[in-house]
Amino acid sequence: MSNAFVEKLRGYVSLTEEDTRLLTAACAMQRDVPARYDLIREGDKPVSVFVMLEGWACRYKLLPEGGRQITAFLMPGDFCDMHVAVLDEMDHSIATLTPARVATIDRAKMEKLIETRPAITRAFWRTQLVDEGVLRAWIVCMGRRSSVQRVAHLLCELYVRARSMGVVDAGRCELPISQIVLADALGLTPVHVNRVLRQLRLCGTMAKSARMLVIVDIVQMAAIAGFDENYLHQRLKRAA
Amino acid sequence: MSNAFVEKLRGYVSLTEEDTRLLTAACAMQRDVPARYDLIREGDKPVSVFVMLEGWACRYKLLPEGGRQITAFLMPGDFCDMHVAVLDEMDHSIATLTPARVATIDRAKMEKLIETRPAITRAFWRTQLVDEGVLRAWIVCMGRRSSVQRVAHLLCELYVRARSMGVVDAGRCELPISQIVLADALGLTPVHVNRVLRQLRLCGTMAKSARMLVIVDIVQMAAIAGFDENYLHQRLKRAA
DNA sequence: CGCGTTTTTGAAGCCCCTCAAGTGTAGTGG
DNA sequence: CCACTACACTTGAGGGGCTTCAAAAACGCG
Repeated sequence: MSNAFVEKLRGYVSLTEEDTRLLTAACAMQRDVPARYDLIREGDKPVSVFVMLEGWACRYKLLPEGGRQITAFLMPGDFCDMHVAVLDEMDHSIATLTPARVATIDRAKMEKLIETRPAITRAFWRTQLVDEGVLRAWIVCMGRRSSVQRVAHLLCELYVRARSMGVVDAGRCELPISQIVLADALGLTPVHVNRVLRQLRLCGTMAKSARMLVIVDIVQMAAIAGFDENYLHQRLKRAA
Repeated sequence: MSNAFVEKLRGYVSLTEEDTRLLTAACAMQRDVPARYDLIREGDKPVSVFVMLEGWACRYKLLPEGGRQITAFLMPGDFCDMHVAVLDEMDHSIATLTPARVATIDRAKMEKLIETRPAITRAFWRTQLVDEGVLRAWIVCMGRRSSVQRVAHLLCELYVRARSMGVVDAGRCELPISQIVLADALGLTPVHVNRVLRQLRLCGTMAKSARMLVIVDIVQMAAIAGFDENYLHQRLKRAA
């Protein structure tokens, strides 16, 4: 009786049955939260780790001027925070984008897993490194790519991540993300994201409705975006 | 007989004498490299970890269109890669910005340290998490801040990091970074960086010469940048 | 001193933003 | 079943921030 989180980690390293059992047990504390719910806010002292089991969430930071910048999307199986062990207070917030089911693992349990189960520790470390690669890819996108490339690149990333979770069907995948949220992630305005999406739709690469993304031509899409899936590393291995 | 790397880790966690000795010994393989030298290139298979002992370096990625995006600056004490343990090939390159002295720790030695010395492992993990915080801050900067704020923010970050290493003297610190490099890091053009620097100089917040940065008014600087040093976490503790 | 690189300054243009209004589309309650 | 409301999406017009192109001045280093 495993879950998206355990499955993802098993994609990174091979876990013994005992490891799997301990991980699943660690996710025993589960709860359902509505959409747009802050799991933790900037300034809070982190006391436990979150794991996304169902639904989507994002890391974000609010700016004094009022804007919002999203720095990561969290899908089922993703860790919310290793920060527990390190930070006195959160330097960003995490909020759900859809109704979600999350597990919380308290600090003590986390420490114990890390101290006693080397394979699990290694898996945690890997997720960390892959996430870092994604952050770097975002920086490259925001620094050096046009708005069309940026939108296409983000959609490619989300599509590939969804695919590696096996929730893609013939180029179609659920993507419950509004244009406003896309804009907050891309450093663009919702108005401009709208225009870019139309452009991509008109040239026949993809279509995006309220909660669905349809990739018509993934090759063209990747070409436009300058997308090189290599940076997602292990995530992809599972799709093959 | 310790070094910048060991000193930095000791700022994160308390290490026993044995830990310190092992870390210092791990850095025994040292070499000097000139400026603009690629320590490792995108596509290479990483075989060892680099540690900056003296000089500056940066992570960067070249784009098909010819541009370059820098994703991180590496100063003495910084790790170049934990990727050894995880990645089949590098998804970015690392190059020196100045003549530098680097230590290389091979994979086996690294694994052994991690397996046998929990305090060292913990310190590695922390550096990782702090670096991730810096990446997130960069994304926020590039997504939602004006060019003036971005330049000011980066200079604040570099200044504070330099300060925590103790190489700042009365608001002056060595910053051997050309405007071209700044532009590559900020996602701006060198021309515009130049104009922004003039603006900051004229309003009396800072002055930047070829290899020196003088912060005249750090408070005003931080105010312009929207700089909140909290995201650098442990790094700052050492400055106090 | 001489050469390459960096810095500086100017002029023109484009990409994306801002402001504004109108059009769906869900969900709610009468 | 149809207002009514609250959002999200869409489209237009105009402006500003940063880029592009170009060239001169200043710097650093053999």
